[in-house]
Amino acid sequence: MKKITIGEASRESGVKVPTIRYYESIGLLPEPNRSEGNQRSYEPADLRRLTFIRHARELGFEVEAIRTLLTLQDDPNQSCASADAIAKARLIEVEQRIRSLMALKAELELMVEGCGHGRVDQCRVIEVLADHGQCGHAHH
Amino acid sequence: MKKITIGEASRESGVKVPTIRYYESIGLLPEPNRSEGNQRSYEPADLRRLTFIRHARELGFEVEAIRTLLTLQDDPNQSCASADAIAKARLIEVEQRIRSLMALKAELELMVEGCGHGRVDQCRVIEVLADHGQCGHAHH
DNA sequence: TCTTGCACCTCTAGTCACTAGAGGATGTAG
DNA sequence: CTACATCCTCTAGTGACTAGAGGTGCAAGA
Repeated sequence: MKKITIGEASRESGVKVPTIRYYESIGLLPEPNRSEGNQRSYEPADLRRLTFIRHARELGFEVEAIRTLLTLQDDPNQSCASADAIAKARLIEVEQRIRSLMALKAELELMVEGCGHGRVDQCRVIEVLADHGQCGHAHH
Repeated sequence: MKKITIGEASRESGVKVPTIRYYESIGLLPEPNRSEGNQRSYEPADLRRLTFIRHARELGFEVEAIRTLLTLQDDPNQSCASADAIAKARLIEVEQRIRSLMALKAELELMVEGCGHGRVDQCRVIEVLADHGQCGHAHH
Protein backbone atom coordinates (compact mmCIF):
# COMPACT_ATOMS: atom_id res chain seq x y z
CA MET A 1 0.00 0.00 0.00
CA LYS A 2 1.20 3.46 -0.94
CA LYS A 3 1.64 5.92 1.86
CA ILE A 4 0.06 9.34 1.47
CA THR A 5 1.89 12.08 3.33
CA ILE A 6 0.11 15.01 4.91
CA GLY A 7 1.46 17.24 2.16
CA GLU A 8 -0.01 15.05 -0.56
CA ALA A 9 -3.27 14.83 1.35
CA SER A 10 -3.27 18.60 1.48
CA ARG A 11 -2.68 18.93 -2.25
CA GLU A 12 -5.29 16.30 -3.09
CA SER A 13 -7.99 17.62 -0.79
CA GLY A 14 -7.32 21.32 -0.93
CA VAL A 15 -7.11 21.53 2.86
CA LYS A 16 -3.97 23.17 4.24
CA VAL A 17 -1.52 21.06 6.19
CA PRO A 18 -1.96 22.77 9.58
CA THR A 19 -5.71 22.66 9.06
CA ILE A 20 -5.58 18.89 8.54
CA ARG A 21 -3.73 18.55 11.84
CA TYR A 22 -6.30 20.87 13.42
CA TYR A 23 -9.17 18.73 12.15
CA GLU A 24 -7.48 15.69 13.65
CA SER A 25 -7.08 17.50 16.97
CA ILE A 26 -10.78 18.27 17.17
CA GLY A 27 -11.72 14.74 16.18
CA LEU A 28 -13.13 15.55 12.75
CA LEU A 29 -10.55 13.37 11.06
CA PRO A 30 -9.42 10.07 12.62
CA GLU A 31 -5.82 9.74 13.76
CA PRO A 32 -3.93 8.18 10.86
CA ASN A 33 -1.23 5.53 11.03
CA ARG A 34 2.31 6.78 11.43
CA SER A 35 5.49 5.92 9.57
CA GLU A 36 8.60 4.68 11.36
CA GLY A 37 9.67 8.26 11.69
CA ASN A 38 6.35 9.28 13.27
CA GLN A 39 4.95 10.91 10.14
CA ARG A 40 1.26 10.72 9.34
CA SER A 41 0.28 8.27 6.62
CA TYR A 42 -3.17 8.69 5.08
CA GLU A 43 -5.41 6.42 3.07
CA PRO A 44 -7.82 7.19 0.22
CA ALA A 45 -10.79 7.20 2.62
CA ASP A 46 -9.13 10.06 4.51
CA LEU A 47 -8.79 12.03 1.31
CA ARG A 48 -12.49 11.59 0.62
CA ARG A 49 -13.31 12.67 4.16
CA LEU A 50 -11.11 15.74 3.86
CA THR A 51 -12.68 16.69 0.56
CA PHE A 52 -16.10 16.29 2.12
CA ILE A 53 -15.09 18.57 4.97
CA ARG A 54 -13.57 21.20 2.73
CA HIS A 55 -16.57 21.23 0.49
CA ALA A 56 -18.96 21.54 3.39
CA ARG A 57 -16.87 24.36 4.89
CA GLU A 58 -16.92 26.18 1.57
CA LEU A 59 -20.69 25.88 1.65
CA GLY A 60 -20.60 27.60 5.03
CA PHE A 61 -21.49 24.63 7.22
CA GLU A 62 -20.09 24.95 10.70
CA VAL A 63 -17.75 22.33 12.03
CA GLU A 64 -20.39 20.97 14.40
CA ALA A 65 -22.83 20.56 11.52
CA ILE A 66 -20.13 18.78 9.55
CA ARG A 67 -19.51 16.51 12.50
CA THR A 68 -23.18 15.50 12.40
CA LEU A 69 -23.10 15.01 8.64
CA LEU A 70 -20.00 12.83 8.99
CA THR A 71 -21.57 10.57 11.61
CA LEU A 72 -24.55 10.23 9.27
CA GLN A 73 -22.21 9.35 6.46
CA ASP A 74 -20.37 6.82 8.61
CA ASP A 75 -23.63 4.99 9.26
CA PRO A 76 -25.63 5.26 6.03
CA ASN A 77 -28.31 2.89 7.19
CA GLN A 78 -30.44 5.53 8.85
CA SER A 79 -32.83 8.30 7.99
CA CYS A 80 -31.46 11.34 6.27
CA ALA A 81 -33.86 13.65 8.05
CA SER A 82 -31.05 15.25 10.07
CA ALA A 83 -28.94 15.93 7.01
CA ASP A 84 -31.99 17.35 5.32
CA ALA A 85 -32.73 19.61 8.28
CA ILE A 86 -29.15 20.89 8.38
CA ALA A 87 -29.18 21.69 4.68
CA LYS A 88 -32.58 23.39 4.94
CA ALA A 89 -31.42 25.56 7.82
CA ARG A 90 -28.38 26.58 5.80
CA LEU A 91 -30.58 27.38 2.84
CA ILE A 92 -32.69 29.76 4.90
CA GLU A 93 -29.60 31.43 6.29
CA VAL A 94 -28.12 31.81 2.83
CA GLU A 95 -31.30 33.33 1.43
CA GLN A 96 -31.35 35.84 4.29
CA ARG A 97 -27.73 36.72 3.69
CA ILE A 98 -28.27 37.24 0.01
CA ARG A 99 -31.13 39.61 0.76
CA SER A 100 -29.11 41.76 3.13
CA LEU A 101 -26.11 41.75 0.83
CA MET A 102 -28.28 43.01 -2.00
CA ALA A 103 -29.46 45.87 0.21
CA LEU A 104 -25.86 46.54 1.14
CA LYS A 105 -24.79 46.53 -2.49
CA ALA A 106 -27.40 49.14 -3.33
CA GLU A 107 -26.24 51.25 -0.45
CA LEU A 108 -22.56 51.00 -1.36
CA GLU A 109 -23.38 51.92 -4.94
CA LEU A 110 -25.19 55.00 -3.70
CA MET A 111 -22.17 55.92 -1.63
CA VAL A 112 -19.61 55.50 -4.37
CA GLU A 113 -21.82 57.26 -6.86
CA GLY A 114 -22.47 60.17 -4.51
CA CYS A 115 -18.85 60.73 -3.66
CA GLY A 116 -17.96 63.81 -5.65
CA HIS A 117 -14.27 63.34 -4.89
CA GLY A 118 -14.36 66.50 -2.89
CA ARG A 119 -13.97 66.94 0.83
CA VAL A 120 -15.27 64.52 3.41
CA ASP A 121 -18.08 66.74 4.55
CA GLN A 122 -19.70 66.33 1.17
CA CYS A 123 -18.96 62.64 0.99
CA ARG A 124 -21.85 60.24 0.91
CA VAL A 125 -19.77 57.34 2.21
CA ILE A 126 -19.44 58.97 5.59
CA GLU A 127 -22.90 60.46 5.48
CA VAL A 128 -24.71 57.25 4.69
CA LEU A 129 -22.87 55.38 7.37
CA ALA A 130 -23.48 58.08 9.95
CA ASP A 131 -27.16 58.56 9.28
CA HIS A 132 -28.94 55.39 9.97
CA GLY A 133 -32.20 56.64 8.51
CA GLN A 134 -30.73 56.83 5.03
CA CYS A 135 -30.88 53.15 4.41
CA GLY A 136 -33.26 50.27 4.66
CA HIS A 137 -31.79 48.60 7.71
CA ALA A 138 -34.13 47.85 10.56
CA HIS A 139 -33.27 49.36 13.93
CA HIS A 140 -32.79 46.04 15.66
CA MET B 1 -26.83 68.20 30.76
CA LYS B 2 -28.52 64.85 30.87
CA LYS B 3 -26.32 61.86 31.51
CA ILE B 4 -26.64 58.89 29.21
CA THR B 5 -25.77 55.59 30.84
CA ILE B 6 -24.11 52.78 28.96
CA GLY B 7 -27.40 50.86 29.01
CA GLU B 8 -29.25 53.74 27.37
CA ALA B 9 -26.45 54.16 24.87
CA SER B 10 -26.80 50.48 24.10
CA ARG B 11 -30.54 50.72 23.58
CA GLU B 12 -30.22 53.86 21.47
CA SER B 13 -27.41 52.64 19.27
CA GLY B 14 -28.21 48.96 19.08
CA VAL B 15 -24.71 48.05 20.24
CA LYS B 16 -24.56 45.67 23.21
CA VAL B 17 -23.18 46.95 26.50
CA PRO B 18 -20.07 44.74 26.62
CA THR B 19 -19.40 45.58 22.98
CA ILE B 20 -19.46 49.30 23.78
CA ARG B 21 -16.85 48.73 26.45
CA TYR B 22 -14.90 46.62 23.99
CA TYR B 23 -14.95 49.41 21.41
CA GLU B 24 -13.67 51.80 24.05
CA SER B 25 -10.87 49.36 24.92
CA ILE B 26 -9.66 49.19 21.33
CA GLY B 27 -9.87 52.94 20.94
CA LEU B 28 -12.78 53.05 18.54
CA LEU B 29 -14.88 55.03 20.98
CA PRO B 30 -13.33 57.76 23.16
CA GLU B 31 -13.29 57.26 26.93
CA PRO B 32 -16.41 58.98 28.24
CA ASN B 33 -16.75 61.07 31.38
CA ARG B 34 -17.60 59.20 34.54
CA SER B 35 -20.22 59.81 37.22
CA GLU B 36 -19.30 60.21 40.88
CA GLY B 37 -19.71 56.48 41.21
CA ASN B 38 -17.37 55.78 38.28
CA GLN B 39 -20.12 54.98 35.80
CA ARG B 40 -19.73 55.93 32.17
CA SER B 41 -21.70 58.95 31.03
CA TYR B 42 -22.17 59.40 27.30
CA GLU B 43 -23.10 62.35 25.14
CA PRO B 44 -25.18 62.52 21.96
CA ALA B 45 -22.02 62.57 19.84
CA ASP B 46 -21.07 59.20 21.28
CA LEU B 47 -24.46 57.81 20.31
CA ARG B 48 -23.93 58.98 16.75
CA ARG B 49 -20.46 57.44 16.71
CA LEU B 50 -21.81 54.13 18.03
CA THR B 51 -24.57 54.09 15.46
CA PHE B 52 -22.00 54.81 12.79
CA ILE B 53 -19.89 51.90 13.99
CA ARG B 54 -22.81 49.50 14.22
CA HIS B 55 -24.04 50.41 10.82
CA ALA B 56 -20.61 50.00 9.28
CA ARG B 57 -20.18 46.63 11.01
CA GLU B 58 -23.55 45.49 9.66
CA LEU B 59 -22.33 46.46 6.24
CA GLY B 60 -19.39 44.14 6.78
CA PHE B 61 -16.67 46.73 7.23
CA GLU B 62 -13.82 45.51 9.39
CA VAL B 63 -12.92 47.37 12.52
CA GLU B 64 -9.72 48.71 10.96
CA ALA B 65 -11.67 50.09 8.01
CA ILE B 66 -14.09 51.69 10.44
CA ARG B 67 -11.18 53.23 12.32
CA THR B 68 -10.07 54.85 9.07
CA LEU B 69 -13.57 56.04 8.27
CA LEU B 70 -13.86 57.51 11.76
CA THR B 71 -10.63 59.45 11.51
CA LEU B 72 -11.90 60.78 8.19
CA GLN B 73 -15.12 61.77 9.87
CA ASP B 74 -13.28 63.39 12.77
CA ASP B 75 -11.41 65.64 10.36
CA PRO B 76 -13.87 66.38 7.57
CA ASN B 77 -11.62 68.95 6.01
CA GLN B 78 -9.77 66.49 3.81
CA SER B 79 -10.24 64.50 0.67
CA CYS B 80 -12.75 61.71 0.77
CA ALA B 81 -10.63 59.61 -1.58
CA SER B 82 -9.82 57.12 1.18
CA ALA B 83 -13.42 56.70 2.18
CA ASP B 84 -14.28 56.28 -1.45
CA ALA B 85 -11.58 53.65 -1.91
CA ILE B 86 -12.77 51.72 1.12
CA ALA B 87 -16.35 51.72 -0.07
CA LYS B 88 -15.33 50.68 -3.56
CA ALA B 89 -13.26 47.79 -2.27
CA ARG B 90 -16.20 46.67 -0.15
CA LEU B 91 -18.51 46.91 -3.13
CA ILE B 92 -16.34 44.55 -5.13
CA GLU B 93 -16.19 42.14 -2.22
CA VAL B 94 -19.92 42.27 -1.75
CA GLU B 95 -20.60 41.58 -5.39
CA GLN B 96 -18.29 38.59 -5.24
CA ARG B 97 -20.02 37.31 -2.11
CA ILE B 98 -23.44 37.64 -3.63
CA ARG B 99 -22.29 35.65 -6.64
CA SER B 100 -20.90 32.80 -4.56
CA LEU B 101 -23.92 32.77 -2.27
CA MET B 102 -26.19 32.46 -5.28
CA ALA B 103 -24.20 29.44 -6.45
CA LEU B 104 -24.38 28.02 -2.96
CA LYS B 105 -28.12 28.60 -2.81
CA ALA B 106 -28.61 26.66 -6.03
CA GLU B 107 -26.55 23.82 -4.68
CA LEU B 108 -28.41 23.70 -1.38
CA GLU B 109 -31.71 23.70 -3.22
CA LEU B 110 -30.55 20.75 -5.24
CA MET B 111 -29.64 18.93 -2.07
CA VAL B 112 -32.87 19.60 -0.26
CA GLU B 113 -34.93 18.83 -3.32
CA GLY B 114 -33.12 15.58 -3.97
CA CYS B 115 -33.50 14.30 -0.47
CA GLY B 116 -36.15 11.63 -0.78
CA HIS B 117 -36.55 11.42 2.99
CA GLY B 118 -35.28 7.90 2.81
CA ARG B 119 -32.04 6.51 4.08
CA VAL B 120 -28.75 8.36 4.10
CA ASP B 121 -27.26 6.36 1.28
CA GLN B 122 -29.81 7.80 -1.09
CA CYS B 123 -29.52 11.31 0.32
CA ARG B 124 -28.26 14.01 -1.95
CA VAL B 125 -27.13 16.21 0.91
CA ILE B 126 -24.43 13.73 1.80
CA GLU B 127 -23.80 12.75 -1.77
CA VAL B 128 -23.32 16.25 -3.08
CA LEU B 129 -20.96 17.09 -0.28
CA ALA B 130 -18.97 13.91 -0.70
CA ASP B 131 -18.58 14.08 -4.44
CA HIS B 132 -16.76 17.18 -5.38
CA GLY B 133 -17.44 16.73 -9.07
CA GLN B 134 -21.18 17.23 -8.56
CA CYS B 135 -20.92 20.93 -8.08
CA GLY B 136 -19.47 23.91 -9.77
CA HIS B 137 -16.67 24.62 -7.33
CA ALA B 138 -13.20 24.85 -8.75
CA HIS B 139 -10.58 22.56 -7.26
CA HIS B 140 -8.50 25.35 -5.82
C1' DT C 1 28.74 8.64 2.47
C1' DC C 2 27.64 13.05 3.30
C1' DT C 3 25.06 16.97 3.04
C1' DT C 4 21.62 20.04 1.49
C1' DG C 5 17.18 21.32 1.90
C1' DC C 6 12.43 20.58 2.02
C1' DA C 7 8.76 18.41 4.43
C1' DC C 8 7.43 16.85 8.58
C1' DC C 9 6.84 16.83 13.93
C1' DT C 10 4.94 19.13 18.52
C1' DC C 11 3.81 22.96 21.09
C1' DT C 12 2.40 27.52 22.27
C1' DA C 13 0.43 31.73 21.20
C1' DG C 14 -1.97 34.94 18.15
C1' DT C 15 -5.97 36.36 15.17
C1' DC C 16 -10.84 38.81 14.94
C1' DA C 17 -14.67 40.59 17.08
C1' DC C 18 -16.73 39.76 20.36
C1' DT C 19 -19.21 37.00 24.56
C1' DA C 20 -19.55 34.93 29.22
C1' DG C 21 -18.84 34.82 33.90
C1' DA C 22 -16.98 36.02 38.52
C1' DG C 23 -17.19 39.09 42.13
C1' DG C 24 -18.26 43.37 43.65
C1' DA C 25 -20.09 48.57 43.59
C1' DT C 26 -23.84 51.93 42.39
C1' DG C 27 -28.26 53.84 41.65
C1' DT C 28 -33.25 53.91 41.89
C1' DA C 29 -38.16 52.59 43.03
C1' DG C 30 -41.17 51.44 46.52
C1' DC D 1 -34.24 50.84 54.03
C1' DT D 2 -34.31 47.30 51.20
C1' DA D 3 -34.61 45.04 46.90
C1' DC D 4 -32.96 44.69 42.60
C1' DA D 5 -31.53 46.16 38.19
C1' DT D 6 -27.61 48.13 36.34
C1' DC D 7 -23.09 49.22 36.48
C1' DC D 8 -17.86 48.30 37.31
C1' DT D 9 -13.25 45.53 36.25
C1' DC D 10 -11.03 41.54 35.12
C1' DT D 11 -10.01 37.15 33.08
C1' DA D 12 -10.98 33.60 30.04
C1' DG D 13 -13.55 31.44 26.27
C1' DT D 14 -15.46 31.27 21.40
C1' DG D 15 -14.71 29.48 16.24
C1' DA D 16 -11.78 28.15 12.91
C1' DC D 17 -8.00 28.50 12.02
C1' DT D 18 -2.82 30.70 11.31
C1' DA D 19 2.02 31.74 12.61
C1' DG D 20 6.20 30.76 14.62
C1' DA D 21 9.81 28.39 17.36
C1' DG D 22 12.67 24.67 17.69
C1' DG D 23 13.55 20.26 16.34
C1' DT D 24 13.42 15.48 13.30
C1' DG D 25 12.85 12.63 8.91
C1' DC D 26 13.83 11.63 4.34
C1' DA D 27 15.10 11.66 -0.62
C1' DA D 28 18.36 13.20 -4.06
C1' DG D 29 22.61 15.00 -5.72
C1' DA D 30 28.00 15.51 -5.14
